[in-house]
Amino acid sequence: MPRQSNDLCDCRLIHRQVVEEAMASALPRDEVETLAQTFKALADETRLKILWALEKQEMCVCDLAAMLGLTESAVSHQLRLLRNLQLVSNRRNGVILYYRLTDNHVSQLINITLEHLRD
Amino acid sequence: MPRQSNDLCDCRLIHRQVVEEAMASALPRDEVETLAQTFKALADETRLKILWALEKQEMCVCDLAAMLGLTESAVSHQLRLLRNLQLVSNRRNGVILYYRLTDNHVSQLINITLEHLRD
DNA sequence: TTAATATATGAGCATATATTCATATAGATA
DNA sequence: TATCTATATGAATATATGCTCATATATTAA
Repeated sequence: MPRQSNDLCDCRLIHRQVVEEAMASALPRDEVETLAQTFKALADETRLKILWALEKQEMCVCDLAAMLGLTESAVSHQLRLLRNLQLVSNRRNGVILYYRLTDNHVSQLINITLEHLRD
Repeated sequence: MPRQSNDLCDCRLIHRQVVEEAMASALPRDEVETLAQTFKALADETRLKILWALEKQEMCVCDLAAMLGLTESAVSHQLRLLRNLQLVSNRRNGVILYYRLTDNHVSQLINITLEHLRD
C-alpha cells in the first residue's frame, strides 16, 4: 500500500491532480458550515411541518402544538432553534406570541426541493 | 387551563379554525418524510464537500478520502448513504470505483441555497 | 491458485438531537 | 398587589448519527 506523507494527507493518493483540483475548488469553510446548518434546520419533520404551516398563516405556539400533536414545550424548543437561525419571527399580542416566517427564502427552498423530488 | 378531548388533540386550542386549516393544507406524510430525508443527506459537512467535489469531476473513494482528510472507510460509509438515496452513482474501472452525481438536482439545491445564504 | 489492492460492511463508541417533565418568566387581569 | 395564562428554558433521557477499527468482498496480477 503506497503511502506518502506530503502536504495533502497521509492516505493513498491515486489521482494526485484530481485531489488537488478538488481541494482548490472546495467551498470555503464558513460556507460549508452555514450550508450544513441550514439543511440541518430543514432535516427534521417537525420543523418542516412548522415551516410549511407558517408559510400559509401566522400561528401561536399552542396552535402549532395542537396541529402537530406535540407538547407546547417541544414546539417552543423547535421555535427557538428556528428563531436563532432567523428563519421565523414573532409578534406579541397580549399574552400570545404569533410566529411567522421571517422571509420566503425557506419556503422557496422547500418548494424547490419538493419539485425536484416529484419528478 | 381549558382542555378539550376532540378529534384534533388534547392540548389547548386557542384558534380552532387556524389549526384546522393548517391540518387541512399540511404536506402528505410521505412527502414530509422524503423532504426530511433529502435535507438530512445535505445536513452534514462531509457529505456536502463530497457532493460539491463530484459536481466538478468524478472521483474514487481514496481521492475523496485524501481530499477530506478522512479514512476511506468513513468516506465509503457516507457514499453508501448517498448511493441509497440515489444522489450518487459509480462506475467500475478495474479495481477502482469512480463516483459521480446521479443527476444535477442535488447540486442545484446546494447552489440555490448558497445564493439564498449570500444575500 | 495465491497474493495484492480498492472498496464495503458490521460492531462499537462518542457525540448530537428531539422530546418530555418540571420549573421559570412575562404580560394580562382581578 | 396577587394570580393566571402563554411561552420559555434547563435537565434528563432515548434515539440517531459519524467516525474508527477490524474484517469481508471483489477485481487484478503473479
